[in-house]
Amino acid sequence: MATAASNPYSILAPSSLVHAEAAGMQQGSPFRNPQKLLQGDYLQGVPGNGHPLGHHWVTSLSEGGAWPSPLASAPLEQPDVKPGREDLQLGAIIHHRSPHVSHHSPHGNHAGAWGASPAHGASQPLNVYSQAGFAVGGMLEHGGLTPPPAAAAAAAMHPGLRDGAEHGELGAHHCQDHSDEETPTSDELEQFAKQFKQRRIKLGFTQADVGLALGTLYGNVFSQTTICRFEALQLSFKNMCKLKPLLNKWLEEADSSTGSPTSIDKIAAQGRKRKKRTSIEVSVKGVLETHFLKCPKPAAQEISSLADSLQLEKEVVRVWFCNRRQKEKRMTPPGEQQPHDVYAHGVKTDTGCHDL
DNA sequence: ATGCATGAGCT
DNA sequence: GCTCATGCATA
Repeated sequence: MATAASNPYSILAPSSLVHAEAAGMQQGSPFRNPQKLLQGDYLQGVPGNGHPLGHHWVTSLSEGGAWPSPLASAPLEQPDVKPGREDLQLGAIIHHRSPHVSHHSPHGNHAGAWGASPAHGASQPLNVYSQAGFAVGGMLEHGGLTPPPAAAAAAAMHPGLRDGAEHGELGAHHCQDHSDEETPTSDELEQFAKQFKQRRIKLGFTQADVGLALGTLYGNVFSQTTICRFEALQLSFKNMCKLKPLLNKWLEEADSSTGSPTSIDKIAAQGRKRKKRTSIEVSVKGVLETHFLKCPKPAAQEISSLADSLQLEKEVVRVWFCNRRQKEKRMTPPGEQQPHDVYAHGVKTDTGCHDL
């Protein structure tokens, strides 16, 4: 029955070296730091780190939790300050304006849109998402590293098509610098994600290609998963904001160098001593779901007993809850993508859901 | 496209 | 132990 429970840590094929960390660390370490800056300590005081490639993406998003709940949509956010922005010296076609800092918050509450609390049903009907992404007609799908002739032609013919939708952020400067530097609104992100996907497909690149390219171009590798989630708006608002500039640059790169070797390299895959993915049965999932609705944050003891009754490892259950919570915080407003039942888990009963 | 998992950083 | 960003493995 318990698939993974039977084989706790089935070793994967040892044929490949287990130097998985190598690839992950080379880009993981230097880029792990900025994360904290985003979360708590903004480097507002930092004059400007002269790191070789240690560009900081200060997407100053200051939400207490994840979404600004209607209860506590605190306007306590810090001023959107971008010290030096992400001045990448990738010798690409970066056109940035004066990197001066401006203390002004354009939006009262940037992440407000995502604050669609399922409890209140205040989910503002955003646009439809990736489901319509294939409207462009996926004719070129060859996972190619080199742009196919068709794609190249298509790309070459629309040098100015990139403003097809509405992102006057590349060249427009109606305001001061109200563009990718500033915290985009949910709508902007939505727009961008959609546009990005379309262009990406037209250019004949797969999500994996993009992720790889980001690595070779900017030193930040991303997986297909992440690109996918970006396009589908399945990342947190903050995360979306962080990735947007990079993807935007990639778009420009791919756009300009249509036909030129986009310097895409293949980095060797790596073997990882990863625990085999536990496959939780649907029935068990149902139980977990039920518990989650009652108490999204069960105590350790609860997890233990739950795991015990479900014949699962405690860790598995714990992780399940973590992931479940994370899923709740995704950008995709509930009800838009998956018309599932409107389960109303009212306010965060984070401190009162124990019936043991 | 997603489910389960890892790991850094924070509390 | 949690959150959050991210990805391997898989449906």
